[in-house]
Amino acid sequence: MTTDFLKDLHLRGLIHQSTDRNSLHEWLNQSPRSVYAGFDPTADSLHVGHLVAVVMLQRVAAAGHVPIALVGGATGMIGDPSGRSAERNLLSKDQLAANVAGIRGQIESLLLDRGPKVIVVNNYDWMSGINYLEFLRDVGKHVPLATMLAKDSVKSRLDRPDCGLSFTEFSYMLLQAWDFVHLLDVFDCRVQIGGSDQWGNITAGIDLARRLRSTEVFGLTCPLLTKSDGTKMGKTSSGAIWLDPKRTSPYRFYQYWINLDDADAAICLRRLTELPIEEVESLDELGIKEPEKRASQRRLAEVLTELVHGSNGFDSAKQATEIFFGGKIGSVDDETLGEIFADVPSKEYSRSVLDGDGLPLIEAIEATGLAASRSVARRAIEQGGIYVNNVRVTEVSHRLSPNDLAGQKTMVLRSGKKSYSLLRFIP
RNA sequence: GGGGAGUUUCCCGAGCGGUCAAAGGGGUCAGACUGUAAAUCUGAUGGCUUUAGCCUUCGCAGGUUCAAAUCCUGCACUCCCCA
Repeated sequence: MTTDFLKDLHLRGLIHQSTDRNSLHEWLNQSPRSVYAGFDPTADSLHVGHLVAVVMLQRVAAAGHVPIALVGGATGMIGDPSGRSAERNLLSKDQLAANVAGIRGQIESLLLDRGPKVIVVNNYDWMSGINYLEFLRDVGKHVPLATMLAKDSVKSRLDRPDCGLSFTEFSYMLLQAWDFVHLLDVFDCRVQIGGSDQWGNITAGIDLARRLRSTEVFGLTCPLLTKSDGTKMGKTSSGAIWLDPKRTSPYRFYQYWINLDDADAAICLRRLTELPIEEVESLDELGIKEPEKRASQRRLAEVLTELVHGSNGFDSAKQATEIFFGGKIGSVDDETLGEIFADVPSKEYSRSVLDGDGLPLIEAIEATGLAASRSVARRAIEQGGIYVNNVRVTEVSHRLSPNDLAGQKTMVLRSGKKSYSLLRFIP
C-alpha cells in the first residue's frame, strides 16, 4: 500500500474532480480498500477512450487496493445520457449480451491475467431481478427530483430545443447510484472513479449511499482525454481506435500512438501508463533535445501496444512499421506480408493476368481503391506518388508482371506516404 | 398574404450567349522539405482515353438559338423585407 496514491494521480494530471480529498486520502490509507469503475457495453470492444479507466484500475491495484470493474449489462440496456447530445438507440438483447461478453473478456485479460487481484462484476446480475415498484419505493423515494434535474447531463439536454430526453435515460443515474450502494453493501466499496462526464452519476450514488446507508462514500473523476487540437483522443478520421485487434490491428493501434503530437504523447505517458514520473520527465527532455527520435511516442506506443496486444502484438506492429516506412519488401514472405498488411484493402486476381502483357498498374491501383478513378491513378503516377513494393514507379503505362511480385503471390502497392493496398495472385 | 433575393463542380464563392469542366479561396491528394510533427513551397483536383479529343456536370422540367451555367416559361426549395 502506497501512501501517495492521490498525490501520484495529481502529478499525472489525473484528478479532475473529487469529493473531500483529505477524507478520501485517509480512507485509502487505513487499509486495502476496493475501488470501482464502470464500463458500459456500448460496443463489443473497448476503445482508447476506456484506457484511462483501465489503467486507473491498475493503479488502484498497484497501490495495494482492490479494483472492481463493473460491466454495465443492466445500465447498458438503458443508455447513459451523460455527454450525449441525443437520445441513444436501445441495443437489442443479443447485441448487448455480445457486447458484455466482449468487454468483460477484454477487461479480464487486461487486468485479471496480469496479476492484480481484480473483481469483475456485471450489474445485470443484481439489477435484472429488481421489481419496479420496489425500486421506486426503496430508491426513487430517496432521490429528490430537483437534484436529478440539476445534473448537467440532464440540463444540457433539456435546454436544447432540438433534442429531448426520455424518462428512460433520465432514470439512468438512479441505476448507477444503486450500483454504488450495492457494491458498498457487498464489497464495502466506497470509492467510484470515472471520467469527468461521470461526475453527476457518481455524486448521485454518493447521495443515495448517505440517505440509504448513512455512509460516506467517495468519488473521483479523471479529466477527459483530449488532444491538443481539441479532438477526442482515440478518434481518427476513419473511426475510433479499438482494443479489439479484429477492429483495429495492432499495427494501426501502435501507429496511433507513434503519430501523436509531442504534447499529447507527454500527457498520455503520464495518464495512460504506469511509467514512473521520473522516466516520463526524462523522455520529455529527450524530446526537446532530439525531437526526431520521437522517444516519447515510441515508448508510449510500446507500453500500450504491449498492454493491449501482448508482446507478440507489439513485435508484429513494430516489424510492420519498419516495412511500412521505407523498408525493403523483397525479402518478406507472403504470410508475413498478409499479417503486416492485414487491415489494408486487397484485391485478388488470377495468377494468369500477369502473363503476357501483364496487368496495367493503373487498373490495379483503381481496383484496390487506392485511387478513386483511373484518371486519379494516372495523375498519382505522373506526380511520383505511386510505389510498387515501396519502389517508386514513374511509368504511367507500367504493366505488372511476375517480376513485380514481392512474395510468391503478393504485391504491395502504395500511394503517397502511408496508403497501402495488397494484390494477391491466385493460381 | 404582398414585395425582393437566391439555388454553380466536396464546401464557400465568381461567372459578358460562344475562347467554361467553369475564376478565386478552403478542403483533399501527391511532390519537396521534415521528426511518420507543425509550418512552408510546388503541382493536381468531373469521367474516359490521350497530349488530340470524346462524354457527363451549373436546383428540376421544358423552350428560344448554329451555340446556353449565362435568355424565356413552368415547378421545387431557401433566404430577406412589409402586413
